[in-house]
Formats: sequence, C-alpha cells, structure tokens
Amino acid sequence: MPELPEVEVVRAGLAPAAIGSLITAVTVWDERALTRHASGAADFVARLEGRTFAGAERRGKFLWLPLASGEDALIAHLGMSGQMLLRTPDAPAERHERIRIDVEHAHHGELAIVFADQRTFGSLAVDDLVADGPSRIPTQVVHIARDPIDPFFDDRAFVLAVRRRNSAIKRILLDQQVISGVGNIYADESLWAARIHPETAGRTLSAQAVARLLAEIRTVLAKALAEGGTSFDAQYVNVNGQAGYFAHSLNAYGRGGQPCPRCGGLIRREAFMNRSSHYCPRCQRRR
DNA sequence: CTAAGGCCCTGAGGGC
DNA sequence: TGCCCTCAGGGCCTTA
Repeated sequence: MPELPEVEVVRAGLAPAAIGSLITAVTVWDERALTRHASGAADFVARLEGRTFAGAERRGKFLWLPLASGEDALIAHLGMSGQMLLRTPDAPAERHERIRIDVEHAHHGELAIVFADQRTFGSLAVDDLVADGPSRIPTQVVHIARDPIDPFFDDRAFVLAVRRRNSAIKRILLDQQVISGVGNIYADESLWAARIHPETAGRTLSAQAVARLLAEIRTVLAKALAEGGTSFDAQYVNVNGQAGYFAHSLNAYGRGGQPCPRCGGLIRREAFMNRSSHYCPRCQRRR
C-alpha cells in the first residue's frame, strides 16, 4: 500500500536513472493504466517519445517526472498495488506489466521503466505543469494538499482545518485535501503514537493535541522512509523489486488481537470507511 | 462549504 | 481438488 514513504522511495530510486534519459519507445499493454490520461494511449505515447526526463518530484502519493523543454510531466499514482520498476531492456515482462517506457541514459545505457499494477487502481498520464508558488505541479495535483514533510506545509492551517471539522480524525487524516501522503497504515500508526482514538471528532481535539499528532505523523513517516517503507503483501516494492522493512516496526496496523506494545491491552480491529482501523482501546481512549 | 457512503479492481487465502 | 466468499484500500464521485 504505497503511501508517502513508499512513493518517496520509488521517486528517489527512479531519479538517477530517469533524469537525463531520452524516451525511445513507449508501449501501453493495458489502457486501464491510463485512466488519468483522458486523451488515450496513442496521445500518451506521442507526448512522450523523443522527449527527455528532467526531474523526479513528489507530493503526497503522486509522483511525476517533468519533461525537458516543455510545460508537462509524466505523472504516476500507484494506487494500491502499482509498481515502478527499473529493468534491463531484455528483461521479460512483469506479471502485471501495464506500460513499458524504454529509455536511453548517457551513463546507464538502455533501461526500461516498467509500470506494473495488480489491482489497476494506479495509473500514469502526461499532464501539464502549472505554477504553484515557488514550484510547478501537474494540474491533477493542484487540489492535493502539501504533505507533512514538505517545507512549505502550513502547520497552523492544518491545526485549524482539523479543529473546524466534525469528522472522525482518521477520516480527516485520509483526506488528501487537508494533508497528503497519509494512508490507512500511517494514519493508524500516527494515531496510536499520539494516543488518539480514530473516531475522535476533529473539532473536539485541542490545538495542542493536533500539533502533537502532526509531530507523530512526521516521526512515523520519517522512520518508515528510513526503513524503505512498509511491504505487506509483496505489492509494494522499490524500483529494484525489493521490499521495505517497516512492517516489522508497526505498533497497531495489522496487529488486531495482539498486545499493544505500550500498555499490553489488546489491539482492536474494526471496520472503518470500507477498510480497517487498528487501535488500542486502552491507551487510545474515546473522548 | 462539510459530511457520508459507494465504487472501481484483482488475486490471495479461508472455509467447506 | 475446486468453488465461493471475503478482504485489501486510494482517489474520485454522488448525494444530502
């Protein structure tokens, strides 16, 4: 489940190979991988072939590779199971390969950037870049809030936004228009660390509690990033196909029925927004 | 504007 | 062995 740390690992892995690479060929095996590209596969290919990647950027769970001498970028969202893999040109097709981008790099030679995706919630697109303060972002990312490791993230505005809402704090954390990059795993982990029950209404939290939660979010994300992200079911891997290690460090997520590492109470798992919440009913008291 | 719920999709795994 | 059911969940969409 790629959230901010996993997408950042992919972005950082892609950067050295992609930046400066000339796109020599693009193959779309499955058009469902282009749901974010409205004008179809032929247009997608035409807008990439012959171009050169000039960067590797990310906001929240979106990543994009700006194209040289242009106002556009290849954007990617991995959804639940999307992978961006670096392969040699002669490598056999991946099991769920959807799109292949053949490139040529001055130092690394010929490479293939492969987009594979089992559950097809992820997709690629070529999108125009627009100004956003000091930076430029794809039009499809304009509505996405800055993520908590973005230097321009506005802590004060976040605290106000949370305290204005009556929704459950977990739902607020999953709203990419309030704070981006946090998904189900890191929402549960951050709430556990801050000792906040996931159903607590945002408006009932003190400014101090929200600030503490934000600090815990940053701590959890940084630790996960340092460990290469969370790999649960072999869906998330880095550009070389390797798993991350953070699954071993989880305190709440996926640990329903097991003792809370902090107080020994049993972690509860319950349905929430068509997914699951994991929390300790003993040290994350409902208010 | 906020809030709440549903849908898209595939493969793994459990039960019988 | 095989069939059926449930589950995983990010982003977007609809409805109130």
